[in-house]
Amino acid sequence: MDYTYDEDLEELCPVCGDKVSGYHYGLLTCESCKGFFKRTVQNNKRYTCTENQNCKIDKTQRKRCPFCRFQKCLTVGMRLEAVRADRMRGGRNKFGPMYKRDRALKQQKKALIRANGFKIETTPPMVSPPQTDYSLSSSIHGIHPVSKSMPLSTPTSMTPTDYDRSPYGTPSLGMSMQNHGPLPAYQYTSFSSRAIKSEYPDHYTSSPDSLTGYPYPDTYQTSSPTNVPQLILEFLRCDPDELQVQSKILNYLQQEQASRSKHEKLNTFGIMCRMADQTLFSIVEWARSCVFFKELKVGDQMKLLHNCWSELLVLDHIYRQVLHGKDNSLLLVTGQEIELSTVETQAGATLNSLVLRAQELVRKLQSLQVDRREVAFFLLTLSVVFLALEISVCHFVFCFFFAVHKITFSIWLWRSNVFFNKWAWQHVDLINSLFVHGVQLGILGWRLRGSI
DNA sequence: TTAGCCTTGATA
DNA sequence: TATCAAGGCTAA
Repeated sequence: MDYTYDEDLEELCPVCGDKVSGYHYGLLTCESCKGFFKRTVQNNKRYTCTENQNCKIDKTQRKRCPFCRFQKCLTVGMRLEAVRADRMRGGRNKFGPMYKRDRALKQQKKALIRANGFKIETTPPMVSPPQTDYSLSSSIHGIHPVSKSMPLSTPTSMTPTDYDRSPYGTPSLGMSMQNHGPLPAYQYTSFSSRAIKSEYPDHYTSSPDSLTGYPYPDTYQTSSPTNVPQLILEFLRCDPDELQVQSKILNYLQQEQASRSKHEKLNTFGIMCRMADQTLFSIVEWARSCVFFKELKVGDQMKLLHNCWSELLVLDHIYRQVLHGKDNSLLLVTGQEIELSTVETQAGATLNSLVLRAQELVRKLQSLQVDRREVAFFLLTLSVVFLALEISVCHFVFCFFFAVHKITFSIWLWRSNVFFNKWAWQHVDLINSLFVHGVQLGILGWRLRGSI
């Protein structure tokens, strides 16, 4: 029943932050947002916003602006097509398997957290300056927008007037919650949901005000090489939709901060840890959608994730900075930019040290001008070697990611090796075949050894 | 109009 | 047969 949903998951409605009552129209929401979404779609309601179409939607203010509430419903992923045109009651819809997978994923995340004790938000910085003001606004005053490519009407972007209401900061502190636009290399967006045609008119999603109507380039634009193997493309397509990830994490952090009293507000370190926490969740989702990985048994997936979640987290951060391309600031997973000087002065010694070390790796990768296809190709080729040699599957990602500084040299070698470079791209079929067989052999060998 | 509770009915 | 995500009902 809706009312007996596993409360242990401690889920909050992604629209308003109220307690969820179950899966409704594509995702876990509260009962009121479920009803609101249903009424809006069934009755073909049209709302208008008296403000700037970016009203804050939370449990107490969700009634104020139905326009922004509905926009947020769409933004977080509620599905128009799940509302039945024939109003037939009962039964299950085509999202059943999706809900099941989502449940499994959430359980997996929980298990992952339990297994690793991944509660870094509770870990205080070793040497951190005492914080007397715990408000985020005072902690991260170096954050500011870095792009205006995001449509201003999207609910995830906020105008300066909204900063006043935002628990994240105030204009006087220079804090902006305006999202960074989609990064060039993150534009491989599958948007599988859009392939499902709604039973209702598509005017909601086709509206320029709708985030889901935001145009995404469907091509990957970089320089050579030109003949990209299908496998690489498939691997790249597994990338999550950056905007959705940004929006999701941003919403979570906003609600998290809003739910705290003035004296309980998270400081910079706490926020960063929460951010990392949420990033990890998105990484788990990414891994589960990756080619080959999703074919593995859940138990095998768990083993892999248990062994390399930290490396993936580090690489995720590093790669974002490579794309960001600025030495004096960081691009956060929320799309915000934060000055390094701010991190240095306010984030504490531990976090600052980690950031500086990561920046070193960023600079090395930047100097090589590594293309994403090259990284993916290199990763896949490496995996053949590791797996075929029966090196634990659990550690091949570890070996790759955690030795980035050594790998930069390898990539340089690889790129400068004319023979390999040309040969590789001319024999993609053979490499694909080698990879597939390598994966199969590796997993088979690993299982035979009784590792699983 | 909202939101909490109830009924329905396909699916596992 | 139990589950649970749809739609329906109705007090506030």
